[in-house]
Amino acid sequence: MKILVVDDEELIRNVVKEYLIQENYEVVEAEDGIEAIEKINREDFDLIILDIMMPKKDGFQTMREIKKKKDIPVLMLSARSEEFDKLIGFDLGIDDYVTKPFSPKELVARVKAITKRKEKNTTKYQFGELLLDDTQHIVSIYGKSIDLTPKEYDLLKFFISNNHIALSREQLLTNVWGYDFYGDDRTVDTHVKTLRHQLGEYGKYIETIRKVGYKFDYEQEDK
Amino acid sequence: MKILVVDDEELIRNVVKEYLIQENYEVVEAEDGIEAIEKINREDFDLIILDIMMPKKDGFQTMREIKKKKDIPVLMLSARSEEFDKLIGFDLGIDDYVTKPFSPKELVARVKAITKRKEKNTTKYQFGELLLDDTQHIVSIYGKSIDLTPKEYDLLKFFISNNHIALSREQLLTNVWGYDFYGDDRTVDTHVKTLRHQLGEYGKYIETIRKVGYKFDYEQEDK
DNA sequence: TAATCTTATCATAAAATTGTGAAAATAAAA
DNA sequence: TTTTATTTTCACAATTTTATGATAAGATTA
Repeated sequence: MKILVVDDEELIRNVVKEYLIQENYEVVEAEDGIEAIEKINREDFDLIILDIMMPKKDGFQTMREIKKKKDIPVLMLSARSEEFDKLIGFDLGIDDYVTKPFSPKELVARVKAITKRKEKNTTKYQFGELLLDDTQHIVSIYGKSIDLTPKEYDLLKFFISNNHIALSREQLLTNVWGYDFYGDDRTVDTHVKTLRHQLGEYGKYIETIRKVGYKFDYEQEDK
Repeated sequence: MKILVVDDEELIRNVVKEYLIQENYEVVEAEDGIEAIEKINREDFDLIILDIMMPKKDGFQTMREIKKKKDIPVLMLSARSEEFDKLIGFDLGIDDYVTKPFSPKELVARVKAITKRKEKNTTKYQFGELLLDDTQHIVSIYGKSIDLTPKEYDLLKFFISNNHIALSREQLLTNVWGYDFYGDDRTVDTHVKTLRHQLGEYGKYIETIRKVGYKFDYEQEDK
């Protein structure tokens, strides 16, 4: 997990960095918005800690530019809590904020909370012995990888990421095929058929819901 | 969006409730961990705001029990920031926390941040132990799911969403079968029969109203 | 209580929906 | 371009669901 700390005060950067490193985060610093954006263009971060008051470019502007390019969580820092009144309704995707002076421990806890959320959003899904790793673009059952066609893969992924939710053929078509698909509804059926076949014993988890469509339904025992 | 506020101080509950209602959240209160768990077992919430210091069961214990059963986001409240030292490394899924005294605006902003991620259209109806989850397209009684035919499902859904309202056969036909249905009135009777049968002890809540039609009538104890 | 009206039930025919295999169309790779 | 792989469509089979009408049961009223 890599974090970018953007603040013009070196002292603050150092303290924050110190604590984050202790928690095994990788930390990169930037002393103003411009430098931050440069670094973001060059490498990917899992979280950005951003001071509001900065020379050259303030935190809001910086964030706006960042969010245009990449969807990275942002934790805002501010010296005065009144500044946060501005934040309310400011809907550009601040994930959290902390007022100075803050206890380093508090900051770390916040950081953990955010990055943990992101970890959950990993690109891996597991249902029993069925595994879909979207990063590797691989599906396996009992560790044995399954060859899916692109459409089958996309369909499975959509089913999986909507576990328990009944999906109409139309929903499936617009989300898996694209809104501009103008073919037959029944196309879905055929792909469901082949997908079920490919999934073997896991095929049964794609349930038919008459008059509605299909639903992937797998009960996670634990987590 | 429904939020459960758990705190032993009535004053705090009221303030929080006030602000959340202004933001169009539905708020349910509980004054200790035991009551909270009871309510969570009965109904689903999108977020739980949980005080740490409480009689009977403290926030930590409560949360542990909640997380065993349902995956609901938790926002923790605490009077002393030192208490949060405990939180560090406490890895049971706290999504955020706020220290008392907190500004209501701050709290609302946090709540928004959490619920925003979760916003989905979950359409659930609950009458005692009878549950209809339209997203999952599932009907269950005492947690045991009931297999309904499409027509039975639609009919039940219509009845349920018109609780307490007497419906003529014609109304039922036009709304469940479609305005262009031109068959026999008696069709409704047959489906009511099978539906009642499927609902077991809950069948009786579909009442016959002579000369008029039928009415689903279930009195909610709570709220 | 008897007559009359309304609703419940049942078996079965009719209709609708989904599953399937194969062929046709399309896209991707060699 | 040719070959191969993938996607879509189609027709029919299999299955499930729905409609219906006759009759029984129940309720209402004179």
